Amino acid sequence: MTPPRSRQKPATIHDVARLAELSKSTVSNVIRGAPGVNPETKERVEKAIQALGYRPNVVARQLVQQRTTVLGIVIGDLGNPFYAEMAKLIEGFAAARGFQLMFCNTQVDEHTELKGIRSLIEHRVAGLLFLAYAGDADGARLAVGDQLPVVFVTCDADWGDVVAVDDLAAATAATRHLIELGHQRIIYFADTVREARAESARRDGYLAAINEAGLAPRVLRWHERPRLVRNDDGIRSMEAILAGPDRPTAIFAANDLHAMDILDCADQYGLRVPEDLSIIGFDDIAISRIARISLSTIAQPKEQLARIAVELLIGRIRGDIQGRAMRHSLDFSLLKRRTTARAPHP
Amino acid sequence: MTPPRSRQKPATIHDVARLAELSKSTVSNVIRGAPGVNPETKERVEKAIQALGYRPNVVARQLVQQRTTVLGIVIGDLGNPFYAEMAKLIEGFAAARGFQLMFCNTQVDEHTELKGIRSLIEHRVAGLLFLAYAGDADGARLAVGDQLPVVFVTCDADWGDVVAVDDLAAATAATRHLIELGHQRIIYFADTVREARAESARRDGYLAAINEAGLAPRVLRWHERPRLVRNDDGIRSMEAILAGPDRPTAIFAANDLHAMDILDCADQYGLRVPEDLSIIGFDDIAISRIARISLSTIAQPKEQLARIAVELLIGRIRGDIQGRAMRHSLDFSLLKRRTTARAPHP
DNA sequence: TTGAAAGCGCTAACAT
DNA sequence: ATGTTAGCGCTTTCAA
Repeated sequence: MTPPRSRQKPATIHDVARLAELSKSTVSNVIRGAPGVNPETKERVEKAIQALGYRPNVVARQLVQQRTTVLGIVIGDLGNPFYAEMAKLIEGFAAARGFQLMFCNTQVDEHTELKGIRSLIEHRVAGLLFLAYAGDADGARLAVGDQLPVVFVTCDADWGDVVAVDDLAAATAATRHLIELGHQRIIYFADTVREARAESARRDGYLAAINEAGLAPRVLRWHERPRLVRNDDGIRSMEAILAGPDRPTAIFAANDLHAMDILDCADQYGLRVPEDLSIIGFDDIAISRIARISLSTIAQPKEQLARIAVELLIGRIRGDIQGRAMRHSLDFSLLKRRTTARAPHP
Repeated sequence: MTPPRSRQKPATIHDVARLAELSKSTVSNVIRGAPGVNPETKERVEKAIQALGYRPNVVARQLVQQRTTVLGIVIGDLGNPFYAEMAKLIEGFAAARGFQLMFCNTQVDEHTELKGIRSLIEHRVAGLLFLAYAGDADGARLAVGDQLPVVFVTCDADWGDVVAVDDLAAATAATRHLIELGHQRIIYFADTVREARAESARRDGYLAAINEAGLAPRVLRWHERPRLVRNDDGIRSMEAILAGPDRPTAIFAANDLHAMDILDCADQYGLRVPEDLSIIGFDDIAISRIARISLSTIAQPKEQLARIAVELLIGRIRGDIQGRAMRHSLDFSLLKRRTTARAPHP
């Protein structure tokens, strides 16, 4: 336990220059690896840097260069492993290209989200990455204006590049999977009230498949965030649904976390999955694949999504990529695991 | 799909001043809410700000003020829900106090970690938060020097404030729980080779309880990251362990994610949990509590840990808290759920 | 109550 | 090959 010594002001380029008996510019040239510096001089500078423990001040550099190498990332909810995993991948790709990530988690409410975005902009992040975008009251768009490039990953909007799977098609595929298994009463379990575009696309995909099969659609949603995400006893309403006379034989959940909640309700209610109830999710979070869960779901190509999103954003920042907003639609895959099976015969 | 229009340089305080026909200083006074500004003047400034869509440049402010309101956070692995959850909580508390978070994920290797830390320092983050700290080759310490306050949350080191549970005591409690259930062959499953202090404290706690009971200790570790975290077929070695003649009847895993991996191996191998094998974890990640898993574990007070860590760090930054490094030891709790039971009678 | 001026640490054009 | 200089956008004395 050493006491934190009184902090001394970090050394500046000027200190280095003085110690090395050179000018600031020469030191700057060495730091930036500019060509045409005498090797001897270079060494003198490096020695001085070493001696002073000098670290360049990125803040000053950013100010003079009028640009930062910081990417802002707006995350819906880090408590959802899908987003956490995506954030991790994105950080990796960004770091490999010399970019830092500044983040704000925005699950709380729209007001906080807007504050976070504004703060990111004031920090002059070079670009913005949305990992989830509610997009209801378009405050975000106004705040961002057209000052910086924006990429929506895994979500959707019409004012920036989009990198995502075709949520509608994926949801249709998931629903068709249930239909092909002979299910007739299939519920779509939506996210909470604040539904984003990507989520409503999933709902639309569900509706499309249901209508196509001539079945009756039924969309439900949690009143509050489900149990896994927050403690909540709205679980009782779930029981009513699972128990009713026209109870569903299959449920398609807007994401894996919801699917787990439903699975847990079913378990606790004594309903067998998949014998009595089939469940399919969306996202393929890591835990979904353990034997005990083995959740059927739609897998998104996370790594690819992250890589393309970062490349796209950095391309826009550098100006390598220009022109109108693009939409990268990546392939999803339907994972038929052990929470979906043929509909029970009454 | 509106094309991203050519980006115009954001308005500066100077632009605002010119439009409002005032000096930069007056505009600055309004922005900062300095006292003694004529209400009329204030309104003129605000109108100009509105008209130009002016947003203060935090980079410039930070340079002149010689301080930032950015906290650096070093995360071991965002793919582990425990860290993701902690990061989310920390972000929340920091944001509430006007601080942004810049993060680097450092699972990859030590080199990357060091690069990340250096980058954070060069960005002049006001303080550093370690959510995991390997602390082997003390490169991090050297890089940080004593330039800025450092808080270790959920991990341990002797060169900064620590906010954590007593890992040793917690591990002892977990192991005792197994001993009390009559288990004799209890394995401790450690993290990968790069074990941090907090993890070795857990191992020590295990050893203490085992020795106290006069049992034989046995410590194993994954060769690579386990399955949930990465694809890996080192699973076979796990099977050998679970199958051997002196196979363990109980396993204490260094964290919940490992516990899930072990649980999954047991499931796939046909071993019943907890009848044939008891498993206890550490962290109490959200998923652990669903009925299908119901993992016995040590719960850490995540919210409290996050809150205290942020308060402590900001206190240090502001200078409100001074003096030698402190150690906040919070209470853990032992959750006896359904993966631990009495030892099987042979 | 407002304005003028200095300067935060750095880069980059230009001069030497 | 090295040095001089003019800012980047802002805050913050100090003067008017």
